[in-house]
Amino acid sequence: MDELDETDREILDILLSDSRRSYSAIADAVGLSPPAVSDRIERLQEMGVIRRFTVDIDRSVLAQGVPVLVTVTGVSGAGPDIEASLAAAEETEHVFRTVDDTVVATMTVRATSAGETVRDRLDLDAVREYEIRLLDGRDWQPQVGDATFAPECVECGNTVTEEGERERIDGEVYHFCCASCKSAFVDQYERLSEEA
Amino acid sequence: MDELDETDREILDILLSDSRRSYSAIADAVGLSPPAVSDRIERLQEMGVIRRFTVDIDRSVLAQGVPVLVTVTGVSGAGPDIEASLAAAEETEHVFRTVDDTVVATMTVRATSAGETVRDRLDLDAVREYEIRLLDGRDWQPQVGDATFAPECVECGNTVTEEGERERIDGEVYHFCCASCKSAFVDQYERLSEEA
DNA sequence: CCTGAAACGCCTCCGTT
DNA sequence: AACGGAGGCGTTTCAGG
Repeated sequence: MDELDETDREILDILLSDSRRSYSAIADAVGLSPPAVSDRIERLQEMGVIRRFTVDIDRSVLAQGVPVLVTVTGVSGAGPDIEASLAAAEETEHVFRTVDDTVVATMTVRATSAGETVRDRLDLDAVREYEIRLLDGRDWQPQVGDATFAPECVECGNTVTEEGERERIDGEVYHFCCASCKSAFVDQYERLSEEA
Repeated sequence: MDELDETDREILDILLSDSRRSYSAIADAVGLSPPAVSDRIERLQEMGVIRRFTVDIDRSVLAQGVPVLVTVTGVSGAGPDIEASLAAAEETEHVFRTVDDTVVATMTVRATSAGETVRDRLDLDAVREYEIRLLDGRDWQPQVGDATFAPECVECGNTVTEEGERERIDGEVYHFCCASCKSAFVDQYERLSEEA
């Protein structure tokens, strides 16, 4: 099992503030050679820590429909399904799900049809209540801090140890505690993909 | 006043999915030369559309305290202050504020002291109620769609027109509808900076 | 606002420690 | 794991349309 050391965290902090910084500039900052930085960044991607290099867009200067904050309180156990259906909507940008089946999402909807759009995306039998509010401000300050690498098995939920395995499926890295959890997950995933 | 054309949106979409893509690769994709792409990206940064190049980190594979979703309902008009104080906390990653003075934030707090940490950051006189819930899932799918460039004056709230001005302060781009709004805002900003 | 060519810098591969 | 060098690609600058 890999670990995150202090140098990895420094590299992540630099990439968070400027992901286009050259490897040689990063290398100078952390005291390594450019190939070493390249290797580490590649490893961080393989580990699934870095999901992708992207860009922080200021949506407050863009006009594109109405930005809303949607809060959905699901019936017990319905959280993951609600999260999945909101995440699948093209109007959605962020989705957060809590352990008590509350899901908060930000969406950009056509001006007059906010409620309709949200209802269309949800299975209302699983929803206790929902609220839609106009969004008026947002901030984002990503940071790594002193985080350590500690993935959970997506099949059984256990923390992944030295013997763990991982697999990249459709561009996402999934972690497993053992080979049987991995094959169970992959089989299930393939079955669901074929149905769709 | 600048505008966003279809090519700008294509470039933004490419950068959202991979901000390390080379200018020449982007140039091939959108049918321009590398210098033209470089110029456009520089312009998007000056316009404040691109805030920074960053990296999408999968926090679910990192262990770093407890991730929580904090929902604060403020008294009338207190939303912006609550937003600012939560955004200033180092534990905070995302903050969303609605027009009716509700603020939702995601934070990573030390295990035992979630409530304490949040209370320390807030002016409780301005808070009607707040809730702290354990975060268990998140998604992010940034996209540009058909957005147009339409900044609002940070001083008076009007939409900025051809005659608008902009200024970069502390790395952030601010838009103004006219020179007097700009100088009013800059004066106010400098006064507040000196006090702190 | 864009293109094209040229100089420069950076990235990657690979052999080595 | 990381370094160092060589080859090749990417970026930037500048003149020109």
